[in-house]
Amino acid sequence: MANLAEVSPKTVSNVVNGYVHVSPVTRKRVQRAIQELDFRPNRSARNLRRGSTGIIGIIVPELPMSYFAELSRQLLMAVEEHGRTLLIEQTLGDRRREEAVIDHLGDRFVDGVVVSPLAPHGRAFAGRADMRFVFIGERPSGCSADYVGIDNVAAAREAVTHLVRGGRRRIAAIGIQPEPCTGTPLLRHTGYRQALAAAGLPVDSRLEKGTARYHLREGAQAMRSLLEEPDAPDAVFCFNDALALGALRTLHERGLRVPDDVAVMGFDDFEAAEFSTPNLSSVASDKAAMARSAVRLLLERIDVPDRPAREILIGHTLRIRESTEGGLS
Amino acid sequence: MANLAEVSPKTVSNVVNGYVHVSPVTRKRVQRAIQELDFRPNRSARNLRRGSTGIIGIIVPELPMSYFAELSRQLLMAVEEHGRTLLIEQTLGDRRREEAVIDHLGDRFVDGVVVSPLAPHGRAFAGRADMRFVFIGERPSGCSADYVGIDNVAAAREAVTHLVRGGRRRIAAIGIQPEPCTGTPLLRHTGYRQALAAAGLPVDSRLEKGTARYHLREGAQAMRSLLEEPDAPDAVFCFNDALALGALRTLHERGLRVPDDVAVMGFDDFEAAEFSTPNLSSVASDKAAMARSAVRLLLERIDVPDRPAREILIGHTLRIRESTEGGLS
DNA sequence: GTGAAAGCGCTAACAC
DNA sequence: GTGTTAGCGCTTTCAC
Repeated sequence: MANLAEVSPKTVSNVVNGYVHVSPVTRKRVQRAIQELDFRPNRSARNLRRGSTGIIGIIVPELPMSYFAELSRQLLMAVEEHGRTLLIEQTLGDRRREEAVIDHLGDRFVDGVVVSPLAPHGRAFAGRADMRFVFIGERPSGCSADYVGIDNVAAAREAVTHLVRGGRRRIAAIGIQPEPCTGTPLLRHTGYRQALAAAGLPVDSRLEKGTARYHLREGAQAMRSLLEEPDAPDAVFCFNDALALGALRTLHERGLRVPDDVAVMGFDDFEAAEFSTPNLSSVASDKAAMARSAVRLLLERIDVPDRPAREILIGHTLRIRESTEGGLS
Repeated sequence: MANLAEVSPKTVSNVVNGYVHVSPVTRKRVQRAIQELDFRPNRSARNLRRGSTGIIGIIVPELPMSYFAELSRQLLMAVEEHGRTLLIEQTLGDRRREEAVIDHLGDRFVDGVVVSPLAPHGRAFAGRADMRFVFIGERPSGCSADYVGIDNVAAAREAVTHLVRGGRRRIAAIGIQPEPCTGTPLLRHTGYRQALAAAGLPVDSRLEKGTARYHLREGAQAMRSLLEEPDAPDAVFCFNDALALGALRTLHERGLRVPDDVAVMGFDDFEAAEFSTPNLSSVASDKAAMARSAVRLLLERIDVPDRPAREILIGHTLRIRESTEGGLS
């Protein structure tokens, strides 16, 4: 005990935790002792006693995907505003790892968790009534937990409508997920089809490309596959920016001009969208607002565990850049 | 206690921790009880008792910089191999936040920390004899802690030599840091100058551009500033890939061809380098190996706190792509 | 305003 | 092979 050095057993605690009723003299004395012994309260002990850790977790698929990295930074700042620490975990899109992570975090190790799952995942949370969590951006199907996100259907519809207005008629989509999926990819797919329908354009399943992941490589590959079809598209709507940049690369390799021959639209508006050649039109969402809302929701739930689930929708904006600029000649 | 349900007080502990000397019958009984009560050992209590948390921290400037995101993923996997958890913290390049993070992690909250500081920072570790840490990629000047990195001088020299071999004569550098800096930027600057010297090329300080950060925006800006000089460069060596992609963008805007008019070389070889237009030559390092080495070093240090500091250098490779392909005509 | 003592939930020595 | 017990370092009633 640090008090051996000077005075008392719990007056130390009072000082450390900034209690009011400590005489200035005693406080000074204790502070000097703390300095001298370079005393640091043991976090594990404090956590045990307090029954909470002050840590908010975030679970993302993988940080090297810009969207999740950006989300993590915004969340760090949001969590910091409330004096909490952020613990970042990655599932690497792996179901086994996802379960391990949840299990890990579940052991009263974090006060709550913000989860940004991949669409086909996230089901592992169902059984965890003991955990406080809120989903951000994406949520597992049929899950009635707190949620913060954007209106994906509307956003996708607006993006594709923008392509239609530019005179595009054969508009492809990259990033479709196979049937059982009901998350964001399905919503964006739905918005895409709504926009086509509104424009009186037919659905052509050869223009709808699925991808295993949402990385650059898969975008490039999907674009190659689109160009092998007899009737090439004159526009591509990609479900995220990485896919779009990959598509851009393929178009460049094939000698097609963007946007003259093919327009390309992304989603998420990451930093690199502004600097690619040509730079990329995309759907921007206010990630700082999403992060703040998610943290607020989570803290409320920690406070009142049985509060009914809520859902917050954040606005989005179309950012038009060179990759879709100007209509078809 | 879960044993109320069935049997014993610490036999539970034995079962949970996979001890050997437990009769199969008892084990079954306990496991059933655990199932039934959905029992989860309290991590804080375990940590307190054990005196360690099994958590390895990593401190990076910010995750949205691809290099650090990739490092975090590699570190996650390396740490996982040893049954540890990774806790990621971001300083956002802010000195105040850096100190807060260190203080936070210091309270016996992590068993050790891998630190990837920005060059001008990282000094806050000096006074923390109580913490176990290893530096990765970068280290504060005059610090004799464990370190894993690459030979930055040699890597930069090779990169610039490659430009020289392509017939480039006015080779600029982007990413220089102001004088007091002694870290990676200085090493790359040194390698750059060595290559120039070896080729008999003069140093031209107007070709050496500093940047406040290492983001796309700063790269674009530095390139603009280079093009305002009377004698434009015929090649640019950027201290990371984001700067290089930013430079690429500016060159495109000014109607200059890459690599015909100007060759561009990056550093770090992030995923996007392969997919830009034109795609980007860069210096690749084995980040998985760096992460593994860092974790090994750290675990050793946790084990033997007063072991002399060690230094591990990881190999690097030049990845030549379109942005520097072919010599000057 | 300050000290004494109990206990958070777990683990490891030790006895049986 | 299993039960008993003490104690990790802190916080917090409760007396004084």
